[in-house]
Amino acid sequence: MATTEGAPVARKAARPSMGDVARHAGVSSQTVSRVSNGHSNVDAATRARVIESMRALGYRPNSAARALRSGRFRTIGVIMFTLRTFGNMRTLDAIASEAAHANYSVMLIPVVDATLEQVSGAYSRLSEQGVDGVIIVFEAHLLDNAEFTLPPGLPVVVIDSNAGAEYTVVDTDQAEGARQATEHLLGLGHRQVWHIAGPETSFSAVHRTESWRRTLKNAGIEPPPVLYGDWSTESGHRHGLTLGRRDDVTAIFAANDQMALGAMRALHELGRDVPGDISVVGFDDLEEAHSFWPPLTTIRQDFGEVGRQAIQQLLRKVDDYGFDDEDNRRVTVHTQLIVRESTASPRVRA
Amino acid sequence: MATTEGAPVARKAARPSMGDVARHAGVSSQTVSRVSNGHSNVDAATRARVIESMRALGYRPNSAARALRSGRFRTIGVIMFTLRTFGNMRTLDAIASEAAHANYSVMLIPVVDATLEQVSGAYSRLSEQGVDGVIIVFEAHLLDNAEFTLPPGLPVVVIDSNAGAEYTVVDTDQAEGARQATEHLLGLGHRQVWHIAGPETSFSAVHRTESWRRTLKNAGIEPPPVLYGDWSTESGHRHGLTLGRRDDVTAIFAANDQMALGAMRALHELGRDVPGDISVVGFDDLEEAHSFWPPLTTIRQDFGEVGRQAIQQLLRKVDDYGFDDEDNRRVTVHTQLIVRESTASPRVRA
DNA sequence: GCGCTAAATGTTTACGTAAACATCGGTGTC
DNA sequence: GACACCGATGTTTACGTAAACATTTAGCGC
Repeated sequence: MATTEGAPVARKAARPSMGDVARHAGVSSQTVSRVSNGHSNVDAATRARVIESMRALGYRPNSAARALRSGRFRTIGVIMFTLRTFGNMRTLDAIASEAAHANYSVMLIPVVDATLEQVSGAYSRLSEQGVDGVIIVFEAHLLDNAEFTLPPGLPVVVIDSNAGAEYTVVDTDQAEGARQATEHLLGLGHRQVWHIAGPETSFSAVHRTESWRRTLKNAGIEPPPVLYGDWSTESGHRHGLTLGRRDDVTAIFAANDQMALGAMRALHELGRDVPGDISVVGFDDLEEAHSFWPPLTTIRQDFGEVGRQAIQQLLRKVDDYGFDDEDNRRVTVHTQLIVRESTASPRVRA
Repeated sequence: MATTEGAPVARKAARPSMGDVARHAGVSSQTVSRVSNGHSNVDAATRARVIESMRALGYRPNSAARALRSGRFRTIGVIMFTLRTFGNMRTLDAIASEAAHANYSVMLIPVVDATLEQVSGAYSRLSEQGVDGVIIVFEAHLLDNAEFTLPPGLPVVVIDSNAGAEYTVVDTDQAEGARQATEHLLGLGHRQVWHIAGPETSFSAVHRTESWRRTLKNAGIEPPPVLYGDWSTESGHRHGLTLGRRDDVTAIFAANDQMALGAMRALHELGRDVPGDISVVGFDDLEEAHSFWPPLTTIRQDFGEVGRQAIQQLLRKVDDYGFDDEDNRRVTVHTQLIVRESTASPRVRA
């Protein structure tokens, strides 16, 4: 007898709509809409009654209908190349928190390669899914910059790149950080600073390397050859072995903390003392950096501020959309030297 | 002359709709809809013509309208307590990749405290914003479990918790990992294994501690007092100092890699050799763990698999919604012992 | 060639909301 | 006291899509 009743019935308890609330409160649905959107021209008593009805029925606005009608999604898209780095993680955290604060949601699209094709795919996907703006986190990988142009239609903010005048860019002041690191070592009395660099395909790595070179030259020192790594501890370890075997090396600036960690491990293996024989400076200030052995002197990046600035710039664009399309800015976030125990003055040559 | 034209005109280049495509291709908009959704009953020639028109006009489906009409958003929400841990980041990465693979987007909501209030807020926010299902990543913090019930309406999958029969739960096999770590040390000949635990408010920490205790008891060993940390390197360092000063301690199992790192730093400071004097095992297998000094023996968690399973379980529920509401499962993901150089057999007492 | 079937396509409608416009009292001004 | 005006509320409409239903066309057996 119950054969039919056993079949799928009332699968999704239909959520109440404005019309239901309106009926319950004895007003028109437009009035419900006004209450829902906080418009001012509603009588206090009416508003209270509507709110009570909303509560009673468990009303929740339907974002799809709202977006369809208003053209706004209150969502921003984030395109990221990898979630595996400390910096991206922090940046994403800040973006999401800041967005929530402004009552926006964050839609995340990870992308495997930093190719124009993949970014475009993610971008058009976002524009289909419905976002009001896009933040692209280049992290450190190089796109074919010359061709980097997205179809128009959405406000875009780029983090960590030199995408130039096309888009608003938020970036850490890489040059400042590398200068701080190098000057710190020179200030301790080192006559030369060796550099374990990030890959040449990375904007930030290139900027750090250039700034290191410039700082040395400004101090009248001819920069030694650069040792290129790939951000990994292994590459730091490899170059650490090379440098640790030379007794004219007293100071190393690694382009990130992980390579610094690898280098220190190599120095330990060679029996060289850090900082007694060789000083090491990193870049990033990882959570664990102060627990490395020895605790690492490094350059702290303010990823939180990068995220906040990105959201702020993006929402400005979203609100202005159509007016100031060409108002692109470059926002720079400062770095900070964190001195710990991996650096010291060089030993006087015996 | 251009005064009026300078005013905001045509702010957003109106995106073409199905109707526009239909007109361009000389068909009805319903046919365009059918092509857009890949329905089979469209003539090949017509389909080609429609696709060509889509391309010509740059047509993109409007997700808001689609969601309004179909009730599906093709988006899943992720509630996370913090993006600052390695595990969460990895899990999120896997979730996002796996979701993209199934053509779903991910909407991310970070939550500051693990309170029911905050989770409910995030949950209702997601249900307003329009998602088809929710993944909640408890990470390691304890909710008031007794009261943890969300309003119905959305399929939910919980990661890393003992939320029990209410929801489908995906979890790493904490007990297995702790057992592997403890047995590894016992297998090397250690007579006792000390434990630096995570906070008692954490499910995973508690499970690891219990399993460590059970493993010792099964080996006929009376477990020593537990040293509770808070996952941080500092807490590991503090307990490391305590343990390193006792000469009856030969083996330490830390509940995560960061506490293991802190402990090893403390042992270095005390002049104790790792693993010569004391062996250390961690838990997580951080990216850098193999570059610690010495490279850390640890338990690898397969966060990628956790993310994949979560999406898989959730989409199963989304598709079945209304049928199997009560079909909640518990999915367990295996751990793996990674042996490096921080563990060795104990020195024979002199 | 007739009627039948099925495939291809068109037409109508509803999803929930919010803008635009319409209505209806009451209030202040002269 | 007539008029303009304003605030509160109701009515109509359109947003872009896709389900449901309707229509047309081609193919096929007899």
